[in-house]
Amino acid sequence: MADSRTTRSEGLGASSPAPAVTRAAAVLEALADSPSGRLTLSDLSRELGIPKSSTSNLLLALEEARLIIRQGADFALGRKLVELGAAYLSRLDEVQEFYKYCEQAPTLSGETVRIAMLDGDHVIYLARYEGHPAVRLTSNIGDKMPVSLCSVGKTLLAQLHDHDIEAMFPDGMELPTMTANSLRTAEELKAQIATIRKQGFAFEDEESTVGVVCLAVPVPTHGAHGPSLGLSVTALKATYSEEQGALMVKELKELARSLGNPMG
Amino acid sequence: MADSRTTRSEGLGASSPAPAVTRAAAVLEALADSPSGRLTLSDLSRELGIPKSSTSNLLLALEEARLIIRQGADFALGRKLVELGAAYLSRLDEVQEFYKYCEQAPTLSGETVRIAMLDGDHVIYLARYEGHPAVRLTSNIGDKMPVSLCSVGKTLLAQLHDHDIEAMFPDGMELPTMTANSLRTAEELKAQIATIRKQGFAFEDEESTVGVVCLAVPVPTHGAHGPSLGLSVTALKATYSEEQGALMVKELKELARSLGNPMG
DNA sequence: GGTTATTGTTCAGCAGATTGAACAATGAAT
DNA sequence: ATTCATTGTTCAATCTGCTGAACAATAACC
Repeated sequence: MADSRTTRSEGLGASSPAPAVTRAAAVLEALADSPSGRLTLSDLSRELGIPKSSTSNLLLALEEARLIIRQGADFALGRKLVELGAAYLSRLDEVQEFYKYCEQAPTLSGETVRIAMLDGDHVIYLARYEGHPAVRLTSNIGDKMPVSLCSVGKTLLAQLHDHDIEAMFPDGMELPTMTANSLRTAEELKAQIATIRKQGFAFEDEESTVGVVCLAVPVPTHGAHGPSLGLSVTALKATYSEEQGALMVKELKELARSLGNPMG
Repeated sequence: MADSRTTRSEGLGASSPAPAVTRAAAVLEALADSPSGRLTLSDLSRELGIPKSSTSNLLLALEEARLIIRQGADFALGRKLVELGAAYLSRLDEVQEFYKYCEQAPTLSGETVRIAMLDGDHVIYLARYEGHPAVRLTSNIGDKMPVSLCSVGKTLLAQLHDHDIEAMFPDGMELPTMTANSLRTAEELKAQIATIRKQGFAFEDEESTVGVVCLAVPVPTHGAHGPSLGLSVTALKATYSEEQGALMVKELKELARSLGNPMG
């Protein structure tokens, strides 16, 4: 939780074409990363290394834009961010298609399916289809998850070049863990990636949550740009069978293929 | 669609404590409002009245912060906004409680329930519980809706002071419509608000979608600040009955009360 | 209550971001 | 091909937003 602090620490040193904007973005990020989600002017000034008077100006401007709000003495993220985030998602054609496909897929339509996107060494969940009301995930849209801890993360990693993976996970690096089954070292992760590349899909066996298994496939990126997306199904280990898994992978792959092709 | 143009038009004239930030926010908003979600540097420069060279600087800084991304020639909202929006929602304790309550409520647990927030003359949907997989709303989290067109919007309006309502909807004002049942004038809206205040809940009869009815209640705002929230249930008119409606209103009110009390 | 350590605000001077005109690079039209 | 229109980039001069020290206003402490 507190380890990603160094990432932001300075970084503002490098001159920006519009420093005020870069700093404002840092403010938003600091608020998002803060455990309580609320920071005072002084907190922000101290943490980001920005003079108080400047911080005050930034906060005033951000507040006027409703990107943040005052709550008594301290500041928190504003509701406009929900709007902007939603605007982003609504433009992502893949999300619309994702819902439609899930609803009419023979096996998937009864499961919990998610579409996620790579964001550095984390994965962000963009949308969730729930075909099985009994099993409900605690995770929400927009949540972040370390790549090494979920099957989607690993499929997305598997699509990167080896030197990128090496840069993110140098040998000997310890990984964050959540259960006894979680991968522990960079070496284990790379071994799994090799398997995923061979199989074309990832399987996760109680690595993030006890009692839960996961299957995931990558969405082939059409063209150069565009985010790398992945699909996953989550199922209870108790009711999971290999045959069912094979069916789900087949449907996931079909959906992934259709998402990859610009024209459905 | 194109009528809200004037709102943003200048507005930047008023001096800001950090103009670059205010302009950057305007850029994000312009991208969110744009039908295609993609605008070029020149588009933005023209629309916002910012010199091209300055716009270029803003875009570079925003891109570096990953609040926007380049897509060939033009720019679009970035995925970081999803993250920030999610961070906002995750701090909203009400959303967590909302899910929990819906799951174990006798009647609501089988329906589609949503929690929404007032944002000017629109309503933003923050979370959606779906107990009935057969009926799936096309609306997504973060979507916006004119207040006058949905029951949640009207309950939230009903909580405002009369002079605020008068300012937003002066007599004679025409309202946006979506079906034959949609309210058409400010007078009709105010009459409904009076009814809602008496009843304590709002009923919507195919005013936004044919074949769909809605019930909504406001969440009492505890203390001075904090957003005004509302809850709604959506049901098919075909299967809707008054008795069922009464049950749902009862449960909605209970949930609203518990959300209103800081300590559950 | 008096002291100390905070907090957020104010303001004048300087560092520096902003600007517009001129530039090159692309694409549309003749 | 040649022109025309438009795009995004470059750069030096200027205007202005940023800064830090001093301020007032709380809050925490003994």
